[in-house]
Amino acid sequence: MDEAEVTTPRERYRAQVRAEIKERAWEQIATAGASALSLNAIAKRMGMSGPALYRYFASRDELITELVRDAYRSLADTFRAARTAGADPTGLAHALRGWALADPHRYFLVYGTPVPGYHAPDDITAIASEIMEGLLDACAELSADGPATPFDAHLADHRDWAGGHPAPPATLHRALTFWTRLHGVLSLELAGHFTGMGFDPARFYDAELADLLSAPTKS
Amino acid sequence: MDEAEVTTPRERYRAQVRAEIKERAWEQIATAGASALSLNAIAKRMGMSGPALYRYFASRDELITELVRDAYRSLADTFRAARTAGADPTGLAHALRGWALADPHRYFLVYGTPVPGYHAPDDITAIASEIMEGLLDACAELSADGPATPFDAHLADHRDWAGGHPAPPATLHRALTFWTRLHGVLSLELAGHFTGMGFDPARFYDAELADLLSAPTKS
DNA sequence: CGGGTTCGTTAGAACTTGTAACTCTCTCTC
DNA sequence: GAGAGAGAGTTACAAGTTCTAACGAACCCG
Repeated sequence: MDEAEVTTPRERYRAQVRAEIKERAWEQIATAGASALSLNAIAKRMGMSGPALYRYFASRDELITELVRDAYRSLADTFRAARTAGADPTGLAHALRGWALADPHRYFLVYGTPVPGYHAPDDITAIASEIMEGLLDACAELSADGPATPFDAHLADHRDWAGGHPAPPATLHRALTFWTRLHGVLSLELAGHFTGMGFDPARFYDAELADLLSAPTKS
Repeated sequence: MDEAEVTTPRERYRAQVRAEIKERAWEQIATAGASALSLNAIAKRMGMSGPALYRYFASRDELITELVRDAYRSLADTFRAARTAGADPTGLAHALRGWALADPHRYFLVYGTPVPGYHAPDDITAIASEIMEGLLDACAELSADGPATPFDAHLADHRDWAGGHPAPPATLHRALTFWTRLHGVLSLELAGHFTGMGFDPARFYDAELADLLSAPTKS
């Protein structure tokens, strides 16, 4: 936030239009999902003709990539804010659930069915690492005693993804289970697989969370 | 399989064409995902013009619904076969993973990002119940001792989804965690979120499975 | 062997993404 | 300030998509 702030009026206008396009895109995604996102519909809603948008985004895919990036960024910021506010893993888990419920389509943009040929650009994977780092930090606050499992040993040999984080393998393991178990409950809930089953997904989520915290050791 | 078997040649032809359409559809899904499924492309590949397919499927959505139904059916059959062969929960888990890895897009058709306005027809939810029943049966073979958790108590009051299955709440709980935890690992693996992280997803899956089996009690 | 069902066709409407060419307007420089 | 040029928005169009409508031809059945 320094010298790069010098913006010409044109640049400011351009940034504003880009932002409005993304805003409309989010609206459309929220109601119809990412696959139904239509550049033409966005343009019409903004009072301009279709091809005009191509001045701002090279293609529909580029717009979606931008939205995916924003979604990752949003989750990373949510985690960072929670951590800054002193959140432990429980706080992080609730922050995650709140973030997911606030906009399910945004969650699926990050963790949903992948687009066939799509490969995330490097900066997005960097944000993903930032998210994982927050999770690792939170998990590192918990005790990591208990017997080492075979998978812990495996992780000790494959810990590059932790980006040099000094946590012991058991903590890496816990961070991974944190991720996958909460995602397991959350994604099925958001996809509607629990509707009609009667039980309260929030309680199930909390039960999984409690189990995650109470069992520092696994066989 | 009795009196309804009398089929005219026309009906047999029709069934065959329908089957071939679905076959091509699966090929296309396997390479480009469900969202990229194109009736026109299928028709051309079958040597006929686009609108001809509408004699066999009322719309693209109906074809996809049919594919979703087949996917559910396929998973239910896989479970049933495993159970018939005497599989315990571990066997079921491995059957699930094998089924998922055999065709990731099929897995996502069942458990992936939901289509916005889509609502599964009753017969599909019936197949889903059948799948859950197999899982419950398998879990019922395990001991269900250990202290009851608050969520167990909640489940005792909301067990309609188990379809009258006589399993105790702890078993219902275990079946649910079985589902969500394995799905959590599997879906992230299939979506490619583990690529580049270094560890072996299969070992992680087995570790989650082992934890699921070794901890009949949770806090 | 006629008659009706069913299949496949072409034509076309209403969409989509994306390119090309043109105009207008704003901005920047001289 | 005036001119030149960069950039925004326009229409026109190509090549797709799903899906409807109307027509011809093949087939099965009485």
